[in-house]
This record gives sequence, C-alpha cells and structure tokens, in this order.
Amino acid sequence: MAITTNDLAKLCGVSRTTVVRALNNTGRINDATKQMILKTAKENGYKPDLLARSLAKGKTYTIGMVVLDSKNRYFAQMISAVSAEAEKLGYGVNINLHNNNPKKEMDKLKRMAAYKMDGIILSSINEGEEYRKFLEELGVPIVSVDNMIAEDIPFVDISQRKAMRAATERVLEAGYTRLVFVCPPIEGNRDENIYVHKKRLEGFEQAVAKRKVETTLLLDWDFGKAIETMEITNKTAFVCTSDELALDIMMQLRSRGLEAGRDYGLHGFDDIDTLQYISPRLNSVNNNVEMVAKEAIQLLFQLIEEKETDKRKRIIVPYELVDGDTL
Amino acid sequence: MAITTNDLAKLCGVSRTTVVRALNNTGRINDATKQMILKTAKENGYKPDLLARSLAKGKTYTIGMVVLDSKNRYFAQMISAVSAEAEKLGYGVNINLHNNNPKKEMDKLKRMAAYKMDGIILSSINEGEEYRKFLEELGVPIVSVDNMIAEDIPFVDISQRKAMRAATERVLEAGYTRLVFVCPPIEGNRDENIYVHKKRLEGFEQAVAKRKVETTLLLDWDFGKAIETMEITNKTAFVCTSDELALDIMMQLRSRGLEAGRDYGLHGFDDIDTLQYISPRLNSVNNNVEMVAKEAIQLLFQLIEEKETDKRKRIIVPYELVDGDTL
DNA sequence: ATGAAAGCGCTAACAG
DNA sequence: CTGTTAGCGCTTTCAT
Repeated sequence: MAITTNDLAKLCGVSRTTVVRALNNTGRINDATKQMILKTAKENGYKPDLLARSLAKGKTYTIGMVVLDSKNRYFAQMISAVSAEAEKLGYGVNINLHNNNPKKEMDKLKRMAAYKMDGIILSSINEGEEYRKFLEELGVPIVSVDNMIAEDIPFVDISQRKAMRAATERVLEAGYTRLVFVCPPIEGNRDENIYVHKKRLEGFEQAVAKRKVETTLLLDWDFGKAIETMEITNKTAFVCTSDELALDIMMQLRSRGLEAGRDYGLHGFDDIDTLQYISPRLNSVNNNVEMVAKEAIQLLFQLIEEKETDKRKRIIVPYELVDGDTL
Repeated sequence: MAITTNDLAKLCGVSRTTVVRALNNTGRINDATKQMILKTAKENGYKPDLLARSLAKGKTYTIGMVVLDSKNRYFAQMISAVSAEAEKLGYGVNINLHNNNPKKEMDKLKRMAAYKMDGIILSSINEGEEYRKFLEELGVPIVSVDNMIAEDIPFVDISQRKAMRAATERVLEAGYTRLVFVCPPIEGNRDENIYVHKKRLEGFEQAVAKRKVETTLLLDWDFGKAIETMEITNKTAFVCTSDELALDIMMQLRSRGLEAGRDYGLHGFDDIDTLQYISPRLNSVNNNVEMVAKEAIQLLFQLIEEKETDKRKRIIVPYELVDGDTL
C-alpha cells in the first residue's frame, strides 16, 4: 500500500541508497538528483516507516512513561509536564497507565522495552531488590519519580518526609495539641502510592516526637467511621497525606456543622488544582510536579546519551508549604 | 546485547523456524525439543523484539490515542476509560497529548501512523474537509470522540446540543427569566474544544427561542469583567458550557456575598469529579465519558478487523442531567 | 557522486 | 516434525 524507498528508487531510476541520501540529506549527492527524488517522494506521499527505521537503528526517539492513572490530579500534571519536556528535546512520549496493578506495571514496562523505547519515566508501585533486578534486565534507562524503588534506581522527587514534617510543624505552631494523622492504609494498598505515604508518616512522627501532643493515627480507608464518633475541639487538627482525604473530612465535618479553620484544624498535601474552588482555602503542600518532571527528563537523557554516568543518582526538588485558612 | 531467535537456534542446535514454533507454539513440533527450547529461552532471558515482529507482521496490537491534555478532567477520564477498554481486548495503548496545538496534533498522528498503530482514538481540534483528507491519507482507522471532524470520520459523543438544550430548559422551568450564557470564545480558541461549545451554544439558543426571556451571551475569557458590573437578581441564571466556568462565577459572586441557588441560578456542564467537594452542589450535565470511550473502542475495533464496514458511522451516547442545588 | 550488499530480528510460505 | 528461503523497510559499510 504505502510507498517505500524501494519504490522511489525504481520511480527515479536510481539506487535505494541514493534515495535514502536524498531523504536524509546525508553524504554527498548531486543536487539535481536530490531535488528530483525529493519531488517524487512528495508527489507520491512517501512517509518513512518508523518501525523499520527503529529496527535498523536500534533507537526510537521515543520515551515511555508508566504511571498510575490519569484521573489522579498529581499524575495528570506529571503526564503533562513530562510530555512537554520530552518534546522540547525532540522526543515522542508514549504514556501507559498501570492502575495500581503491580503485574500490569511490569507488563507495560516489558512492552516498552520490547518496543525499544529509548528511556522510561516510571512512577512505580513496586519496589525492592527483586524489582530492581527486573528493571535492570529490561535493559532500558529508567528514571523513577514519586516512589523510590531501590537504591540503585535513579530517582527524582521532593523530600516527602521533610515536607510533611514541615507541614506538621506548622500545625503545631498554630497551637493545635490533638493531632490526627490521616493516611491510606500503608499495608494492602489500593489506589495510592504507598511509598510517599510512608515517608509522610515518618515526617509526621518526627515532628511530633518529644512534643507534648496527643496523636492519633488513622491509617485506614474507613477513617470516616472513626471520625464520626470523635470529639472535635478547636485543639484538634487533621494532618492528611493528600488533599482528597482532607476534603473528604471537610465535607464530613461540615455536615456536623463544623468548619475547618474555625472549629478544628486541617492540613492537606499535594495542592491539587481543585483547591482553588474550595473555601475555606486548604493549607497544603505544593509538591512541585513541574520541576520533578523537568529534572526527571534531564536525568533520563543523561542516562540515554552518556551511558557511563554513575547510577544511584537521586535528585531532591524543593517543596513549598501553601498557606490557607484551615489552621 | 539481547538474545535473539537466531542465538537460540544455535544454542539449541536447531533451525530458527523451530525456535519460533516453540516460542509461539504454532504448528507441529516435537514436545521434547519444544520444552528444551523454551527452557533455554527462559534461561537466557529471551524477549521477543516487538519492533521486528511488528515490522514483519504489519500489525502492532497497539492503538494510539491523541487528546488535548491530561490536566483537563474530561480527558483524564477519557484516557483512563479508553486504556481500560483497549486492554480488555489485549491491545496496548499509547497516549499522546497535542495541547490544543493543531500542528502538534498532526505530528502526533503522523508519528503514530508511521509507527503502524493499528488504530487511533482522536479528540481533535482540527476539522473540515482538508483535515479529513489528511486523516484519510494516514491510512489508519480512526475514531474521533468529542469533536466531529467531518461527515466521513467515525464519531462517538453525546449530543452536546440536545444536552445543553435540556439543561437550559431546566433552568427555564426553575423560573429564571434572565439567562446569561457563558462560553469560551468560539472564534480564536485557546484551551478548549470549540466544536462542543458551538453545539452547546446551539442548544441554548434552541431552548430560549420563542421564549420571553432576556438573554446575554458571554463568549469571552474576560466574562469576569462583564459579570462584575452586572446586576444580579434572583431571576438571573448563568448557563455555562463547563463546570470550571460555573465554579469561577460561583467564586466571583461569592466574594460579592451572592450565593448560587439562593441569589441567582447557576448551571454547569461535564459533571467533573471536583464537584463532589463543592457546596452548594452544582447543577450539571454528565457527559458519560465511560460509555463514549467504550463505544469508541468497539467501533475502532470493528474498523480494524472488518475493513469493509461503511464509514460515516456516528454513535450518540445518552447524556444525563445532574441535579444540584444551584437552581 | 552513486551503487551493491549485508544486516536489524522476526514472520511466513514452501519444501522435505 | 523440521529446515530453507524470502521478505518486512530502512540503515550502513564498503566499493566503485
């Protein structure tokens, strides 16, 4: 169906090599024949077969991206930012979703490796030594974001621990003495990246250590039930590992006539764009997706180009506390 | 680096064909040799080169998806739904963003065609006869969603016009007599799909035609300014072509002490998930992304498999009015 | 300046 | 049941 370099060669009465030289304007070639070839190529709607080219060159000029889900605000932003960055460098991006399914994640990665993606940006839900080995065997440069997989895997993120620690300290400074930490289940995940929540928990614990405050940990999707019967005072503050959790709590307590910032404290995480429509303005943490994306791409291209770069590279991008009216 | 069928053949002392037969368990083959080959394949970490296979077979078992941007709620859902559907059918999905850039959209499509994607789901910002020709020349089955490109291009969506008409009628039934239609600029787009907004405008106009109501059209990003000086009564209702617009207005008027549903009417469109956190609950229209995605994929696979199916296929999926407290 | 030939790794007849 | 051969469309080295 489609026209090939071979067809062009016949049409122009030259060899295939010459056609290629004209098309890629490489090497010495008579300008007249070159123009002639380009003209007939255009007339016949020649389009290179990128599969064939990639096979021959061993390079696709495409990077892959494997993330949880586009419905999640954070990843939506990440996808967008990574795409933009990669395009600046003349690369295509193929995005795949793993939907929090460890096996699916592996399948997607295998597929990308088998299609010879030049590099991969990965937000993984797997981790550990065994998984590191799996990734290594793929034979493709990989940069992970958001979830640290293992020591050796290049990694870009904010310091989740420090960010949560700072957030919690701000809550303490605001005078709250009964802190409730709300987090998805650390074990037996569902729709979240466990690593970041674990780190956030660490940060929380560091901040409250040695302070005379009462703390409760709600590490359960059923936190709503626990809150239902909880006594809320103006010394109570909920420190949440995501804005969605915080908003859920805000809704729930509002139905009891309680308002965040007035009757209790509330702190979120991620600074999702939804917040612009929510009042009162939620205190949160901006996790700097754009910069993470940019650094990740840059690191990935270093890995792709100079294969000699040492691994174990980790880039920590600054976070930012976002002021609101709920403390 | 990676091991090939050729290497395996040598390792096993058989021909390449035999290796292939073992790997793909096709044709008759001695079970002993088969097991032996599979074993050494596994031991040596053999992984098929999908580029080579695709080149040889002329099929990639991958579909492409080109949409505006993942940050937009609607597309985030669409991406997610399409991925899920395609995977059920054993296909991979490669997602690309065009960011509302017509040229970029074309580049992405060309690239996908050149990489021999088996089919493409497209939410286009281009349209018209010339573009139809461009798409046709790609030689890849395409189903468009969300924006009708031309008569001949298969298309799946809700009836934007009817949906907005129904929404407007509901506003009228609620007793509002001063309707303000708020919409992104129809000409000179920026971040929106013009087609759907055009259709929604049509629906609005149909609904108000022959009714004794005062209408104002705000087809401008600067609608905020216009609203600033506008006199708002409890007969005034804003009919918006997207929830974001409606929420912006809600915020703006709230700062003037006006509340939707009490002091004026407000109607959105899309029923984005953000709404669950917003009070009062916004009246909106659910545009049934999941079903659109499902139908689009099914249609696409029909096109891929039976090449004979007649074009000009258009599938209209039902919308649903979503009740809220802002009318 | 142009061409011939080998190869990327896999598939798919067609023989035997 | 197994092997031979040609080919997918492009790149690349080496001649001429």
